[in-house]
This record gives sequence, structure tokens and C-alpha cells, in this order.
Amino acid sequence: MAEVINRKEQIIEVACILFREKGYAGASMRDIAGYIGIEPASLYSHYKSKEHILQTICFGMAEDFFEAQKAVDIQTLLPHQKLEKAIEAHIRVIVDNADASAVFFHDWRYLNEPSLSTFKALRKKYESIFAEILKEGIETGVFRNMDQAFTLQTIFSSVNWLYDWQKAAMLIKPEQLSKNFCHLLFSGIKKHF
Amino acid sequence: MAEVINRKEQIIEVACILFREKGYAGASMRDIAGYIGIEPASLYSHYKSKEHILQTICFGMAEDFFEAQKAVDIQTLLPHQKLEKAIEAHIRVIVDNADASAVFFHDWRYLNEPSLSTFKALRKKYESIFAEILKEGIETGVFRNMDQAFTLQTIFSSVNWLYDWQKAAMLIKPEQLSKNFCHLLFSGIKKHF
DNA sequence: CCTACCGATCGGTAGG
DNA sequence: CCTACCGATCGGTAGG
Repeated sequence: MAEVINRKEQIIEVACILFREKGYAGASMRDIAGYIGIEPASLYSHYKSKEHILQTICFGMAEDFFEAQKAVDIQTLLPHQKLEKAIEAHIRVIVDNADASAVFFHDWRYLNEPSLSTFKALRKKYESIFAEILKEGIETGVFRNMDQAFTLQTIFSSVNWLYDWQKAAMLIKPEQLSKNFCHLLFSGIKKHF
Repeated sequence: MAEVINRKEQIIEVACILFREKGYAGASMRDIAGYIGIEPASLYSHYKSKEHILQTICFGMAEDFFEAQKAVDIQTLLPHQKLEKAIEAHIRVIVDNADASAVFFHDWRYLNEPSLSTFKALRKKYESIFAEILKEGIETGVFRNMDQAFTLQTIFSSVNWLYDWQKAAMLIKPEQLSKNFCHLLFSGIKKHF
């Protein structure tokens, strides 16, 4: 375990682990404090509520995802190359933040308004990055015609599980994960003659 | 709302809705009782504990999934046809039981031992049905060589989200959902020249 | 299926 | 960051 340089960050790290393990409602402020080794009341000098901790995790992850896509967007690549880069960047964020990802994907629904609406809007905006690439690919004839909403959801739902079996002793590197996934997404599993 | 023929079943239905909405830890026995219109204590004459309700939901869904695969297994089809049938059957169970599916996929981890281990074993056994079809497809040259564990996880993770956007006004029929998904899985999104 | 109730635990505050 | 504590709510039981 690394030195405790910043207690605020340590609280977030521990909260990610415990929210992931027990869910947001199932993990208590006492659990978090106990794991760190301080009194429960002490948490409130760093975060004003339990939900504030959840907000920090969820919006912090959202920021990471957007940040990771910045490098992709600028490049002038073909749609399928662009999609591969975007997926690789997305996967890297998940794999590098497995615990936070689990919270991000499962526990965002415990946010209260107005955070909840803000979060949903951010997610939609993020998904639209990928939607645009798909659309461009179809228009330029690189991708076949398809139900774009369906494909978009399928991409995210399959890739967003990676935080889970990364844990299950799958020690494939992000680049390889991305390669495997894009091969599947681009060409499918059938042999083509 | 249908007539209340069986209170035991009604409790399960309501629990599915509330566990899905608030999570297992977040939905209380009082919530369930209030939704039905009885006193909280009355629930305990039907189920001996909150976890007993969760067990009923999780193992009931497991049974539905296995039942749905029975019709598939018997048939002597080619691997890709068999996989398509298996996926369609799987999707149908999810779409027909959207609330219970949400609980099945998210809240099983709140099961205590020994139910937890039993559940995990059942899931593994169920996944092996699909693993076998994949393996057979590769051996007979219908499917290309691939990381089977990776593909298996990707299939389940993408298909298991269907309960979620079925809700989001997507009114595609299960057969069409299955067709869309298998097209994607078999051939990918790239145009093949 | 209800009334009445239990001990445990929850998120959070006051004050230092 | 701690001690001391609050009212609210939790899963569950006794007894009818």
C-alpha cells in the first residue's frame, strides 16, 4: 500500500473498493472509516455527505473518460481506425480504474438530483462521440448499414464489463483486449470464404 | 394490474421491481410491504427473511434460463444455427422477465453462503452450454479460431444488458433482437468485399 | 395478516 | 481528527 499523501484521495480509493464490494447502499460510512482506521465522524471533515463521495467518484470517472477521448478525436483517421482508437482509450480507463469503474457503472443511479441529471447528460454526450464515428463509417461505406443505436449499446455493454473479468486472473494488456474486441466487432466470429 | 391470485408470487414481483429500482440493500422490507399494502411483519409469513426473497428470484431465473435451453440442445443443428437458437432463447427469458433479470444480474452477490456458491456454480454450468457450442464451431471450421473465454464473456455481457434498454422504449421483438445481435456477432460491422 | 415491539445500525451533527 | 450523541430506519420476532 502506498503512503497516505492525501486523505481525501484515500477516502475515495477505499470507498471505491467498498462500494464495489457491497454496493453504495450496502457499504456504510462506518465501513469506510474502519477500513482506513479513523472514526466515522472524521469523514465529514473531508466530504459533507456519503453522496458527496459518490459524486466525486462518478464525476471523476466521467472526466477520465472524456480526457481519454481527446487524443483520439483530433487525429484524422479512417472510421474503423478511429473507432479502434476510441475503444482502446475507453478500455484503458476501465482497466486502470477497475474499482472506480464498477461504481461508475453500477452506483450512479444512487445520485440525487440535480447530480443525477447532470451525470446522465454527460454519459449521453460521451456516447455520442462513438455514435458519430459509427455514423461516419456507414456514410463512407466502411461499415455496413445497421441499427446504429443497437450496435452502440452492444459495444458499450460488452466493453464495460471488462473491469469485472480483469479481476478474474485475465492478465491481457489493454492493447490486446482492444485488438480482440475490435476483431470481433469488425469481422465477427464466422469464417469468411 | 392482474388479480392477486397468489400473494407469494406478488411479493416476488414487487420485490423485483423495488430491488431493481433501489438495489437489494437499498430496498427495505417496509418498501415491499408498503407497495403491496400490507404490514411489514406480514411478509414473514411467506418468506422467512429478506434473503429468502432474493434467493427465490435468483434461483427462479436460473431455472428459467436452463429451461429455455432445453429445447435448443436436442436439435441437431450446425454450430452457428445452434448458437443463434441458444442466444434467442436466452434473450427471450431476459425480455420476458426484465425486472427479475435486473435482480438476477446485479444482486446475486448479496446472497450468503451456501446459496452464493450454488448460484455461481449454476451460472458456470449455464455458460458452459454456450462454451460448448463455440468450441464445436471452431473445431468444425464454422467459426474462426479465437480466444473462446473472451468471446464468451463478450456475448453474455452484451446480451445481458437487454433488460435495460428494452425499457428505454426499444420495442424490438426478441426474434429481431436476436437476429440483429447474431448478425453483429457472426459478421461484424465492417463491409466485406 | 396485524399490533406492538426489539436491538442493531444507519447518516449525520455539535463541540472541541 | 476525536468523543459523544441524535433521530430515523433497518431486519426480524412474539403473540394473537
